[in-house]
Amino acid sequence: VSPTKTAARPTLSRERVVQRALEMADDDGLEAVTIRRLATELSVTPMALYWHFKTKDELLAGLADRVLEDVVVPEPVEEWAEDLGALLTALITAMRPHPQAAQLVMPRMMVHPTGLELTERTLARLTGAGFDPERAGAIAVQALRTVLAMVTGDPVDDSVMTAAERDDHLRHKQALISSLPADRYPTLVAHAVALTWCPADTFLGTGVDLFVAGVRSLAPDHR
Amino acid sequence: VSPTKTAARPTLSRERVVQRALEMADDDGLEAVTIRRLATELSVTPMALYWHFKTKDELLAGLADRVLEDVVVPEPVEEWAEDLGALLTALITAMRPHPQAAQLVMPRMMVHPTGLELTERTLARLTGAGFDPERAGAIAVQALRTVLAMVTGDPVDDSVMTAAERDDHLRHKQALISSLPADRYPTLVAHAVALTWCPADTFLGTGVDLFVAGVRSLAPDHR
DNA sequence: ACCTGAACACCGTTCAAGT
DNA sequence: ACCTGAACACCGTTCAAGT
Repeated sequence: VSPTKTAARPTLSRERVVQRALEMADDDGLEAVTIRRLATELSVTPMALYWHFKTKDELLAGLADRVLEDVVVPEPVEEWAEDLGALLTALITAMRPHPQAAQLVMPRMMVHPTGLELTERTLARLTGAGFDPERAGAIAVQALRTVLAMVTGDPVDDSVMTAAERDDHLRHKQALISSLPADRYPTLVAHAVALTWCPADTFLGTGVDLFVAGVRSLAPDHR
Repeated sequence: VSPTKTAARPTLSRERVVQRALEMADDDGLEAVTIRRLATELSVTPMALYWHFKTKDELLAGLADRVLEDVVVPEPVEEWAEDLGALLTALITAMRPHPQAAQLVMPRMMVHPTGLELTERTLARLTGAGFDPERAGAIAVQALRTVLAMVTGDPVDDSVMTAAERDDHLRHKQALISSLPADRYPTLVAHAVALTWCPADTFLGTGVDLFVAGVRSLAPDHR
């Protein structure tokens, strides 16, 4: 008899586990992703997961790959710096819904095909703009870090929190900054709101703009 | 009788604990910093630490503050963008010996006096250059993230390792990249060495240059 | 092939107690 | 004030066993 008809097919799969883990990371932070919690939520023994993943790190790598799979590699643009911006934005777009899992992407960039493709094109455009290999490499690495830095967590505090706590938290922060001695930190106090509540789109845009502008003005072929 | 003469003075102190924890973080990574390990290395019960720190997070905050205390705030430079570069470099210099602990600095920037001073000056110079408060805030946050990104860990892999393992690891990575299909990733394969072994000074310099150049060219007063 | 069960060596933290 | 001791509710992982 075919196993698909009679026997219960395996309830678990790498995909199902990774999916659930990603949701947990999004909701409760990366440190809430636990083999044991994951197991009970999937109605299974902790050890069941070890059939599908050799270790917890492998599972986390699965999360990173899952994020990279969501990347839509953009059509090439003629102007090289603009193209760089598009590549960064593509990565940001995929990572943004999963800021927690995004932290895991770095070590997977040189393993996952999408990561490789993005890196390849970044390097190609940088060398095309006249950067020597060493400098191009350094800038490419910096680009990745910049993206991660932009996507990862809250600007002022990294502690994980539910959306519910968030407002209170921000207000608390603003109050804290506002209560600083204004004679010592005049600009800081005046900018309290801008520093804590900073609209995500403005923020992300600034990061990309900054990077692209910087690269452009450092380019050897820059007239 | 005075306690300083007869009785054994407390063997522990916040400073001693933080110092040992920092060494542990530098040597074996942040996740090796454990209340229990720390306790045994200090020849004391785990609970002894809870007299000096309310929780482990407070201890980790202590690590971050310890790093910020090493910052030498630079003398102001006339040209604003140059001054920004000096501020970034000062922070990088203090963080560089402790890449693991550096990750903890972000949430302490708006608490520790040195963090506040650096932020204040950054904002002041940005607004002085014509950026409006919102944009200045976004750039200041991005500056901090950039510094952290540059200082934190290995460019290609985040896994913690001893200096001994490091060389093998790099060679392995280069081999891995070199073995990729050269028709699909031509630039990548050609840059294998530059991407993995990238001299730290070049790398850090590139990051700062990039940021400063970007900010400068985005400045409203930019002629 | 896919999962369970029991066990091991770890965690952070609370609570009561010692000096 | 400063530290110990025992206990609790967690971890990741190994190893042997079930179906």
